[in-house]
Amino acid sequence: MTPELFIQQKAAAAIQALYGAVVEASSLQVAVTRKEFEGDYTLVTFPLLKISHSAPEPTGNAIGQWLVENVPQIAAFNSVKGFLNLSFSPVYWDETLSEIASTADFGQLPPTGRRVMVEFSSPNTNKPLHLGHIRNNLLGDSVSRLLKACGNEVIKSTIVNDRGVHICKSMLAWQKLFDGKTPASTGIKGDHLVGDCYVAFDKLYKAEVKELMDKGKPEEEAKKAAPSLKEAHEMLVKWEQDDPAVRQLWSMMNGWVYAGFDETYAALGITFDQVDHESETYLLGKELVQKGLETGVFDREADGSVWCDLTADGLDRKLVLRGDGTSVYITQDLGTAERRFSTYDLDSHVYVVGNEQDYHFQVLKLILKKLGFAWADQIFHLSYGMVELPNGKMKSREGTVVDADDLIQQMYLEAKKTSEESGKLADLPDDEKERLYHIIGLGALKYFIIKVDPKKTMLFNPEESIDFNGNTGPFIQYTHARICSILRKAPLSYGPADVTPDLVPSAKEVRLIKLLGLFPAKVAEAGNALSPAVVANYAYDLAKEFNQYYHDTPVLKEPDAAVLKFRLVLIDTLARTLRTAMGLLGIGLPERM
RNA sequence: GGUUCCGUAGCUCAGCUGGAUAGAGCAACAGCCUUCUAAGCUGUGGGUCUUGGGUUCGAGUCCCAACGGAAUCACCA
Repeated sequence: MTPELFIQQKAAAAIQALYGAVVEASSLQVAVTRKEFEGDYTLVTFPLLKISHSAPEPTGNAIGQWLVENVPQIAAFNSVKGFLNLSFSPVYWDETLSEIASTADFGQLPPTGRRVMVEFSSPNTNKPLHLGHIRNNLLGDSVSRLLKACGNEVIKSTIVNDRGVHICKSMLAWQKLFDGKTPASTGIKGDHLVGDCYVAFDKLYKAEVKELMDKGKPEEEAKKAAPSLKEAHEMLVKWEQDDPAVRQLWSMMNGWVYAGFDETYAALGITFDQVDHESETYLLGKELVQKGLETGVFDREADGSVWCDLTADGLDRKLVLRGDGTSVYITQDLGTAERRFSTYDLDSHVYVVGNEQDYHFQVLKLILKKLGFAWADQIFHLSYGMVELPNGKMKSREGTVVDADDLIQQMYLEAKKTSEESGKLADLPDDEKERLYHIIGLGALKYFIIKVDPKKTMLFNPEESIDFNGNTGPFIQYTHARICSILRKAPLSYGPADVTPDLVPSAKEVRLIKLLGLFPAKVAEAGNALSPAVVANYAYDLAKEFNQYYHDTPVLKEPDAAVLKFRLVLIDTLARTLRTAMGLLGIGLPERM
């Protein structure tokens, strides 16, 4: 039981005993006592004045008095204005630490019996991944871990956008301009080579548009009439007709991209349970359109196009099927959602997609609801903000993107440099050093992105490398390494049973135990809010608090064996909780650095 | 124009369902390594929480409006 809950229940009992009033325990407000005041937790008594018919301080005094007399775990109180500050007895903290230390999966919440799918990443196959994708991947990955920690069964899925005119553009440029070059022949990573093709196409296309405009065509017309664009569209038609040559080229180039993506995913430590390809799902949803027509949810226009009228819901009319009978983006999303819920028997589905698609998901949910699917309410769009550069948004075509592979490499080099300067890893074998550089570099990158509330747009300045000091991943990793270093030197063995109720923890130790106890609630909060940032900030608080403790408490210098064991159990539990918390973010904690 | 999101220190960000004197980091300055890892710790300076109303014992937090910024409203995905 959390201390907040404990106080709520005891205070409710006090109020009943003192005033004869029955209050809902959960309605009582309990918070951690502010540093400036004496006490551990604070009961807010303002709302109780109507019951006590008394001023704030006497009310607090009466309840405090009752609690101290009737609850052995509560040792003292003081009442300041409408705040009743309560101090726990040392026994309480010893019991709490002992309980946490002996809970092997501390932070894992009880099973909910719910099955949740998390879709994230969902890349296009015409260009390499960039910083925006990294945010998506890290959020999706850590939210999956979080939901699992919250007791759900989680299926991680992604849908690869492997077809469409954008890929045809890369294919066309490769045919025309790349002279049979392959990743093998050039040594260029597959996704980057295909991305180069895409850029080359755009260059060619722009030149054609300019030429047409120079010949007097208006811009709008020129953009449509450019021969390379027409060719790309023709190629898409051939693709849909299963033209063997086009299909073969398509398979080959997608293969290059997948090989490249696999490397990037591996570097980031990201995996999926279910991978869909749009080339296999893009026809889904047409039956739903038929169903919607029959039930009157959709209507067909004279040209054959099918629409859903959402004006009554404050939105616009939405096209769900083109006049020529082909599907649009949302058609396939309707279909895949339906297929996933029925084949996996999902209880809910989280989509990790940028906030530029807020409207799309609003419409998607609404249409599914109108089609009569009860699970439409169990669709959640984790809408995250864009990553911006100091001069604005990243633009692939303008070359202002921060490439994922480059960034990962840069972070690795930074970690290597810092480690070598410190010299602390000098005695380790090279492969172990390399492993640590990767963990640290990636830790810095991941933490930098994940500590920010997902829904906020965040800023990345490529001029300043990501910090390794302060509120950063390496700070937390370093704290962990410090604890491990102490534990390695522990002169005696220890375990949860060594925390006996007669020990009196110091104020700093109480603060640490208090923070530790917060972890499960933080996991729940982060899971509910789909915000790994909550866990990131918690881990930072924990690490910061430990470093202060470390500074003025030489753990190993303690002569009393019982106290020493207590401290070892405490910091061991701390290290373990840091590992679990950072593990939820996909960040590893090294034992040395 | 409609809808949605955002606005907290010079910069990057916290601030849980409303609670006491709004917190960290970076940057600046001043200290601390014969003592468990200085990627650390301590201190100083830095704020009209965009603005104006409202709700109440109490508002950075909730409601309304204004201002500023972003996204979106395609027979693209």
